[in-house]
Amino acid sequence: MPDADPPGFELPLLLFAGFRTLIDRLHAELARRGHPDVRPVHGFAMQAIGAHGTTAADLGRRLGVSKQAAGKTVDRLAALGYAERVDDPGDARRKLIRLTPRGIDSLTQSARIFDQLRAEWVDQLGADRLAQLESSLRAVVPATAFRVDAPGWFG
Amino acid sequence: MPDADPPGFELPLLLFAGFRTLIDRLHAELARRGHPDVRPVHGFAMQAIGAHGTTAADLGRRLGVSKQAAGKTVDRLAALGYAERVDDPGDARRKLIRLTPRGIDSLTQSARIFDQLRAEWVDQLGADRLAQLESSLRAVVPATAFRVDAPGWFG
DNA sequence: TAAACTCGACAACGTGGTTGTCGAAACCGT
DNA sequence: ACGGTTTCGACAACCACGTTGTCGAGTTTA
Repeated sequence: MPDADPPGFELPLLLFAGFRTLIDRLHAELARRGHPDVRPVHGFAMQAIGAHGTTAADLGRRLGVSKQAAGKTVDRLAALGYAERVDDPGDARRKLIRLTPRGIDSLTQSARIFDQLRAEWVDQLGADRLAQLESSLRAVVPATAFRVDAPGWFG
Repeated sequence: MPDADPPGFELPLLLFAGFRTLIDRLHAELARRGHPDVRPVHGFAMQAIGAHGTTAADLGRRLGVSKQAAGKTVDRLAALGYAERVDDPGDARRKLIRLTPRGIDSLTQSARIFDQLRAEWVDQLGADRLAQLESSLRAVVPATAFRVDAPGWFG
């Protein structure tokens, strides 16, 4: 046995560092492209709102948080000009939450930037190794962990 | 070209899901072993305190947060019985922050559990693929991202 | 139609972060 | 040795993000 296994605690650190590297670079690039105020949490929330909009209660369900928390997040998104609330003509209780053109733009840019970042990893690792990394992760990650309810789960 | 590349946004999601899976399982197991109240943030902080202790200001520097924030975290760790403050005999300004035996135990258990979890991934992926996953991540992650200052960076 | 449910808003609170201020103690240069 | 600078920890005020509980209004259903 030539080398010992690395200690187990290194694995989560590497995964987190990889995630963090991508997200930090995404937001640095988003800032350069006219979206300096959007934070990682906002990106997750806007992704969950989607191009066609939702309601606050539904957004909460998608993000795995209470409707109140979702409502507060929408407040901040609205204050930044990324989302807006409009009355639902079919149900007077509801307010539809929709992304503004600015919100849509930030999602579009994010998708492009993520593609670029992945291309950089291909340059560094080779397409095969990156594809294998992705397929390995898909194999060990249960489908339930694939949710977009990242925020606040830490504390 | 048989298959197209996966979209770039999948990569951070996979990394995060992997990280989250490990952390969630760690804390589920920690809870079973007598540490139900410790949260991911606390684990990072205790890791930064280390077996020999520190001061609040130094802890803040290690975690990349203000000394005030570090002090508050210590307050909560102390309330949970994982850390304590003792006067520094050599410098009357300082209070040494030390882990209690309970705090040390949670770190020891965490290391064991992480080793077990890594072993499970070896079962699922094979030692070679996991080793390659780790080395790939080491290659793309800059050393600066390897810090333990996870908390709060999201919002 | 009456009961039950759902929506969004509001309030109070916990936790983790920030800045600013402050007094006490330590360090350092003259 | 003494006075200025730095460092430490504490306190206060504030923001972001989450929680539960309550509530009135509107919709659905039995």
